[in-house]
Amino acid sequence: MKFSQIYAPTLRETPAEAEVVSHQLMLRAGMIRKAAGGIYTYLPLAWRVLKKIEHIVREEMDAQGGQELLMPIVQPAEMWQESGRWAVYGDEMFRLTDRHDRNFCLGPTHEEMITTLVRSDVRSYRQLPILLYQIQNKYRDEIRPRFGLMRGREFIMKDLYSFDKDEDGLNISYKKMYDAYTNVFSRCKLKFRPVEADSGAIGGSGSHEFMVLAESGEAEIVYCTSCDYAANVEKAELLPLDEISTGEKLPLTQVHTPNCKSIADVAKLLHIDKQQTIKSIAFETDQGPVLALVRGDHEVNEIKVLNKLNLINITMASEKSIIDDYQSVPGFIGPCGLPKKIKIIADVNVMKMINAAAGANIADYHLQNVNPGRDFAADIIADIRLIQENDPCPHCAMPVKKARGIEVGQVFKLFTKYSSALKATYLDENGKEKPMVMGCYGIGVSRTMAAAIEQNYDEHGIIWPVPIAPYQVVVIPVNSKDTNQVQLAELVCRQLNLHGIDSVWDDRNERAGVKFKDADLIGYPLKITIGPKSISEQTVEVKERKTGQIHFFSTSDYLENIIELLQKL
RNA sequence: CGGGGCGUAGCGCAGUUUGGUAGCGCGCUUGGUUCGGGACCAAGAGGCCGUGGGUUCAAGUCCCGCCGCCCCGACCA
Repeated sequence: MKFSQIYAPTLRETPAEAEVVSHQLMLRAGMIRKAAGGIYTYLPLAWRVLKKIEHIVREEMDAQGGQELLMPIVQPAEMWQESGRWAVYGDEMFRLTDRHDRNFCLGPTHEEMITTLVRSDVRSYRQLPILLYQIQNKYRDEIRPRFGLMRGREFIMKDLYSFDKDEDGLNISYKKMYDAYTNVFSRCKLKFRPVEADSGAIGGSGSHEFMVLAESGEAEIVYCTSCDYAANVEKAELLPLDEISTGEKLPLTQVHTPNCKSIADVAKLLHIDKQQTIKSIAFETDQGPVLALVRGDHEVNEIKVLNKLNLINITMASEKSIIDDYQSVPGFIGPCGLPKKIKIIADVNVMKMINAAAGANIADYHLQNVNPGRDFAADIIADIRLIQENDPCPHCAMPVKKARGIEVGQVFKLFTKYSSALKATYLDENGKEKPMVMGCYGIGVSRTMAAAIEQNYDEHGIIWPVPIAPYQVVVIPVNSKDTNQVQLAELVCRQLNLHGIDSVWDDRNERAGVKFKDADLIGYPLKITIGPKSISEQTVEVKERKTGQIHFFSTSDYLENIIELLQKL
């Protein structure tokens, strides 16, 4: 392939709209162009990468017994109304009406579509399990699309849905997908980590997210340095800590603490450690006001509070709510003497504190010698704190570390949430009707492409991992006026392609520097330079994009050497 | 939706304070010289200054409305 024939308009300067590296580099490398906010055209180079990722995904899905199908993007409202999600999904769903005023949406996901399909055709346990998947555009009208392909409104997704007769079957399907995902991201040569994830309102035991490790990742994860535990911080459970305070419970006293609105201020003024204070965070929820208590040196994990209380919505309480509902004062909230309607959820470690300091619910006052149980009662005592670096691993108690990641996949046990709602049932061995037990497993394909760049780039451009590079090799004749060089470059390129190595040669009448810069920007794993020496000494110069390492191979045996190099990379 | 910023040539930007003939760099076209890390010289093409209204002799610039984009937050693959 001649580079001049590829529609890859590279840019010397970074368009102002791009913030994150993957977005900047894909625009500059002529891979994507924006059509609207969060909606992009994939130009040929990007499309080649996407097809390679999809190919790996397909092979791994098929290897686990998955069958590919294609479902509509435009979905009728009825099935969403039946599952109850037409109302729940809210503004994030792209909705449209046809000429007869019938309601449709652009599919954000396909549980409804696949479940109504399977329910109409599957009757018997003998037909299960079934693993069906699709790769296609999905749509979410994100409040704020950003980061280029990382959070678009239209994106390419692989979703596989499993249907089993019971939970044992689901566990097997789940394991298959977990393994398949591990294979997919390994084959893409990405540094990633499967982490335990929150399974949200659906509950149940199982969900893992697959995180591509990158500084720019939106998700925070913790992992153990001595065992293989890893989790999203939202999910990470915590062992109760040792008691830190001992001694006799002293009488409750009120202290003047003007302008001390933070834990740090209070601790400083009272000459105590942050560990001896109680942090009170006020929330508004669909079940009314909830006060969450953690030790002063800890943070509240909102997701845990949400799950422990079976809530749907939780937000920080407004100042108005703190005054009206809590009858308190922002900055001076505490658990003592609140109105009865305030539900108190306390972290396990708070209940072990003795003679702590907490807000007095009066402006510029705190309470000292607060003793949980004596001075306030918690409605719920649970693990609600956010894990911190060096907290003990919940599996082996060794200190955990933190990292950032980009969520590129999630495996999820749905159980019978959708099969019950949509009546996808089968007859078991005893002729009894039961709902199918489902799982869903997604991979953000277009996001994976972006994540690969976030993890592999330098100041010159992209550094593609070999398996997903748009082309593995670029061949550059240094002097485009030198017919010998040009002819050799074309020959080398043809040879490589004949041996299954995706290659281009840069036939443009440009100075060498321009061609080198574009090659680095686009990020071919290998660059072959054809210069004067290639002609006089019959050698080619091969440079590894990632390391900059240079090899010289003879024109007689470069093929074997390049094949070997590509396998090593 | 709340907070902040921006819409001027394909891209990056200046010009707006103080209204008076629309500019710079890169890219693009043509010719010449160059040719191993984004060359040089010369000559060109290219803009309803996001959009609608208003003020004015005169609006890129002042006023009002609308649209779009980017960043921070709630949401998420």
